[in-house]
Amino acid sequence: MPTSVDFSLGSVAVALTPRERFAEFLQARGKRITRQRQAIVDHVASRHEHFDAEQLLAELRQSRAGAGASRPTVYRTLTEMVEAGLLKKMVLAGRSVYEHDYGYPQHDHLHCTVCEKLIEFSSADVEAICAAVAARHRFAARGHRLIVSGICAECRSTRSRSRHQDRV
Amino acid sequence: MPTSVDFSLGSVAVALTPRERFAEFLQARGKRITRQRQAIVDHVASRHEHFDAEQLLAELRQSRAGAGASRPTVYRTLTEMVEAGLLKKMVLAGRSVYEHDYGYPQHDHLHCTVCEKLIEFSSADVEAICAAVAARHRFAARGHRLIVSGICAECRSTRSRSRHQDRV
DNA sequence: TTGTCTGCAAACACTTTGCACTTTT
DNA sequence: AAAAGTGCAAAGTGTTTGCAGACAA
Repeated sequence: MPTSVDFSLGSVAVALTPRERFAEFLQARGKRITRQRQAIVDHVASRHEHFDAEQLLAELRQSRAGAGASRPTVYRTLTEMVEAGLLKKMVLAGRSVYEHDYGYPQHDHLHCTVCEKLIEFSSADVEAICAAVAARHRFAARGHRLIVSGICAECRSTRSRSRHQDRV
Repeated sequence: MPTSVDFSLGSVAVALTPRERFAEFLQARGKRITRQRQAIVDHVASRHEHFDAEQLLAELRQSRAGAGASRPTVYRTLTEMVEAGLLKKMVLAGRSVYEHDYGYPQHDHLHCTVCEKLIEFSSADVEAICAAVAARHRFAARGHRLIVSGICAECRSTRSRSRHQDRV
């Protein structure tokens, strides 16, 4: 799992930090750059794992004062970040899970149904297949999601009982 | 989209009707074959499209008297049918969508985000990729789900407004 | 100032559960 | 008769919304 994306990597393309990109998005829509939205983008940008709304909410509350946001605001902002192309949303076992999508290579997941962990992988072949199938159906593909579910190596080696990995 | 699965196709393998298979499953678990469970399997077996719990509930209520079941029972029975291998469950935009899984070939979907329609397709390549990736991660794959989202041919040709296809 | 945003509480959609009564076995 | 199933109403989740006050621009 990539630990960080270098936004000042020399070239021009992805020169904006997530925070800047979000600000740009907001301005373009006449939306405002508030303390809460900043806190959320920054916090999300600082972590590179998958997370859900409640998790994020809790983390924001734990961090130093002033950096928090209410539940509705967290949900609203996550939606905006998806629209801004910063995050990607995925529905798993009832709840929505988010992951970085800005400056991140396309990838898919192995989903362990025991510990709920997500393992990333990428395959150019999957891309090709999707494109081919879409074309065949005159379908305008916007993206795809491939999730292989099963049991991860750790959970397999554990003699049942006890889900030893916190979720996501 | 297949319109029907022939359960008496000559060979031996898939010789049971969904109803029979479900009865077998229930008996094996010491569960009972009730009027409601029968009504539900039969109704589900008679349709071959994707559906969700509320839809099924409504349809059961419309059919001739006596064939209905309460909401909790519908939910409980759908869960059992998934366990029995008759149905496959998929979470889409908040609700759970079910599709046949018994005597049905493995397939994936194109999901139109405008009219919510699901178009089936199958690809042996996808299978192969999943198997390879799983092996590489020492992951015990139980199955996969590939959903290509985008806009279907009909919706593309319609000048925006009006989602002209009832969902699923 | 003006119009957007926030937070609260309430509303939501979907799904599950506790429990007394009904049914299958 | 015994055990499991059903339906009702109520409780849960996760997420969204109406609105008055707070706040960027």
